[in-house]
Amino acid sequence: MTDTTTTELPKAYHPAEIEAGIAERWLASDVFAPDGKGATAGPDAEPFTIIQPPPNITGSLHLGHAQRAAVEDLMIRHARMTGKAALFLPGLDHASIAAQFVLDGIIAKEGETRQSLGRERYLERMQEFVVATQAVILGQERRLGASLDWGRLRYTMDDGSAKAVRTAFTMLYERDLAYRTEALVNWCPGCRTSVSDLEVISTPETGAIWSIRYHLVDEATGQPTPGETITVATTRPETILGDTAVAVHPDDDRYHALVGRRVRIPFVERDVPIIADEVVDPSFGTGAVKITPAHDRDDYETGKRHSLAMPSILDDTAAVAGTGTAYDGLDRYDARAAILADLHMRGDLAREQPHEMVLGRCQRSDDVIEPRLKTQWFVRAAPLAARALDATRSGRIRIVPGQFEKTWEHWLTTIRDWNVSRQLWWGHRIPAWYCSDGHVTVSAAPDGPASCGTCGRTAAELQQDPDIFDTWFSSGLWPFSTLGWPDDTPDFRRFHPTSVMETGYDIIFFWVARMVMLGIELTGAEPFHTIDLSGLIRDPLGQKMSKTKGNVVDPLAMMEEAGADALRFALIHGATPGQDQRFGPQKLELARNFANKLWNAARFVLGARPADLPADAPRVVPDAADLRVADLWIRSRAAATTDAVDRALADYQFGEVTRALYDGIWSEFCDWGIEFAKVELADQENSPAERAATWWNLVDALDRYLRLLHPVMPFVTEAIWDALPHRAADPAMLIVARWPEGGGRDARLDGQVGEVIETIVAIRNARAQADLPAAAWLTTEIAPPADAYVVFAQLAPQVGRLARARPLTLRSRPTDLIRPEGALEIVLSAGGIEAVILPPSDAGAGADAGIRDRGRLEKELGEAEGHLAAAQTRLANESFTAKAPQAVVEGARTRAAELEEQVARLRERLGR
RNA sequence: GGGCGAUUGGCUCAGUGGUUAGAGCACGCGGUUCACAUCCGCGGGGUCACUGGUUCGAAUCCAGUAUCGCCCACCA
Repeated sequence: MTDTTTTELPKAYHPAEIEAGIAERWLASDVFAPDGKGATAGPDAEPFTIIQPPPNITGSLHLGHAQRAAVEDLMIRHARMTGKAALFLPGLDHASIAAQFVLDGIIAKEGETRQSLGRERYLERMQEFVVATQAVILGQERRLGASLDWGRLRYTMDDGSAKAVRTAFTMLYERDLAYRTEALVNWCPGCRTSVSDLEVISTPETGAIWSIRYHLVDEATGQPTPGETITVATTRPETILGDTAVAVHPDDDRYHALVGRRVRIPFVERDVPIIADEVVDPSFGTGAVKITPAHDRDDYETGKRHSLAMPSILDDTAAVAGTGTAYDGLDRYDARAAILADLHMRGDLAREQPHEMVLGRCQRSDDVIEPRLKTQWFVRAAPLAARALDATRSGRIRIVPGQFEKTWEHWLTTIRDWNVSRQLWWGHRIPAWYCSDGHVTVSAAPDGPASCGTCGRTAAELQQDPDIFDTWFSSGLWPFSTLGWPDDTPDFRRFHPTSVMETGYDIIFFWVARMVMLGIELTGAEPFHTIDLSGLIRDPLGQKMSKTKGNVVDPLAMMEEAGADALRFALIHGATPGQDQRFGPQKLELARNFANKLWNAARFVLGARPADLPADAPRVVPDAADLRVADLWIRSRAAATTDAVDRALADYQFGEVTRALYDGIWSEFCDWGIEFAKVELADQENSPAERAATWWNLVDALDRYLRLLHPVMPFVTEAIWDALPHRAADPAMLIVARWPEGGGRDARLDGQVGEVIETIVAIRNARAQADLPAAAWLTTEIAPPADAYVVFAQLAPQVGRLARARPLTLRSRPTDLIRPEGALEIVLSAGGIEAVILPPSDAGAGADAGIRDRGRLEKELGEAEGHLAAAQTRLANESFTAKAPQAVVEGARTRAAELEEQVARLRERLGR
């Protein structure tokens, strides 16, 4: 398998083509599965599992999904390369209510509705719809290079999930953590279902508040008294029809005498009591509140406290119903208008004022949510939340970044019971059956219970609950249902609890908290040890991307244009944990350019193979004795990048990973490493063995960078790596190659070569400032620092070429430099380096150059003096020298001494 | 009403106590050197939102203010 030869790369970098070819190779070799035929991790390898949010099956992926996949795939590829049994399980979510909302829209165009099709045909349509969309989604994930184990593809509506849902619910029911009761729920009249508290979006709106006079009842006659009224304030006059009391505050003197009296509710002509309750704020409105227990959360509580009747006055479509008034059948808003008009006619509408308020709207349909009394299934939240909180407080689950722990705490400590039943069709049926006596039988059996658990009536006499589960109930089981739970499968045993759950912070409550709560309760273990929360992708203006705004960009188009690698890099590069990022074409361009740069660097390395190196020469570790100082520096910097990448990965700082790689590969390896190596490879004074060593060293460095970059840009790195000569122990593909070892950096050498680089930059700078011809070779003398003289001497050919400084002479001391009239002077603070550059005599620029050079030196002197003054002030401060760490003080002293030296020399040069 | 986050060069963003605050883009100047013009070289550009505090030392920690954004929230 091992291929020691070098292959040529095509001159131009065409990402789309390269990526298609590589994807094919990966899929064919089955390397994505931790136990596939191409996997390198043995059966005893440490398992590592990433939990990704299964995308909704309703549509195609957007940039947010692409970012999820990029980050998750980065982690999983890294884990795979470190020898772990890395499982990245693909999946899809049936997205119950979201899917129905989409499908309802589609069939509406055909003139159909849910009701007109009927449950059976509607579900058939849904099935057709999701089959089509799932192909699109999975194709997009593949295109992105997500190394998902396709053989384990799961779906929240598959048989395994169905079994998990039934079992989970049965367990909760048996533990009294799921119960059925009549309670006030959030009703969406558009979706015709209840929704959870999370699906109600608080929306500030300007509405109106009306003051309405209710007439007190004369207890003697039993008739309302025309002159005696109490005025209540309401924003929803239509709910008058459901009023069963008027409440005032017990300490409110204005109404004290009225408590216990009765008022007549108009239209329904019902007499209801005036009650005293602490819930009333005497300073708001009139201080008297109408109580509608069946259609308001506060009133419901008040109603329970006072044992009030709770008549419902709205039907499933939020039309008035069952009041026995003329308003029955009217939509709630039409009824409101009619009632207001009628109240006005009766003279009982006291006033109307604009009013700022917060309305609950349906997350899906935007309809105003109506609180209604319904018999529903609930999951008891408090005990589950307590265990979830314990998991994070004890550190068994870590939330990254930590700032989200507060959010987590707050939500879980104020959580209310979760309404899990939905009056929808697309989803898992609630496994509860009722007999004619109303006994409830909950069963996890695929075909339901054999008989009523209470009275023994046969299955045929039982009726299954028509409702389905909230879609998040099945997603909440995802980490373990996908591994085989409730069965004790090999996957479940091996991969659960999983490792890292990664998602956007927007579904921390919907999904993450539910997984933790249900996971701990049902499996006895936290479903993952780390919650990694990413920020959201926004458009270049900082707006959320949405179809209605029309600012959604198709990831596929971006990948076609710039490559999946570029898209991945761009998405990861801009990511700071938990922070949103604006995403625009510039970021993609940066990433595409980087891929192109790497491609060309690789082309250079491959093409630079010494001609006298036999084509079949095995890849060797270059003999240290044959390595030049430039080679050692390249090696040291690659090691430094490795350490930086490792640190960033350990901290989930993925943006840092790409920054370290971008700088390491571009600014160090390409800008200096390759340029240095070119000189060594061309130097005929180097022996063939030395030139070979330099080349093998370049290959080593490139190989290392490719490994480090592979999790971010898998395709281009795989393609280049394939063209490199491999080591004997290497596998056939980079995706399963070993992650580089850390360590090996030579800080002293880095410092000295750093001074060489500074000198080259300074010479280029002086040349440019003096407006000397870019192509001219300049006679130059350098006086390097004494301790770096050897390194300067070894890199002198590089300095000569990169600074176009030839002939180049090194002097031991600055005083040894020969300074002809009109020469450019360089005085660096670092290491006391000085250099003298002789402008070309034929350029005729000598005099001019000297003047410009003087300007540059003046400016440098000014800067140096400023820094020196600051350094001296710091050192003159006794508490600084006494209290600051010794190393810091030493550093400041050295710095001051260097600056002092530089200032003195600059002054001398300038004749001051 | 509560909570969280942001505020750093023209733009987009890094940088969680220590020399001279960085990057990409944009901008100016110069480049047909055999990896790359999707490139190379050089440069200009920032009182790190404001005020106060802690500290020998603050973009960084604390308090407050302002602006923007997000999340949570049953005052009719």
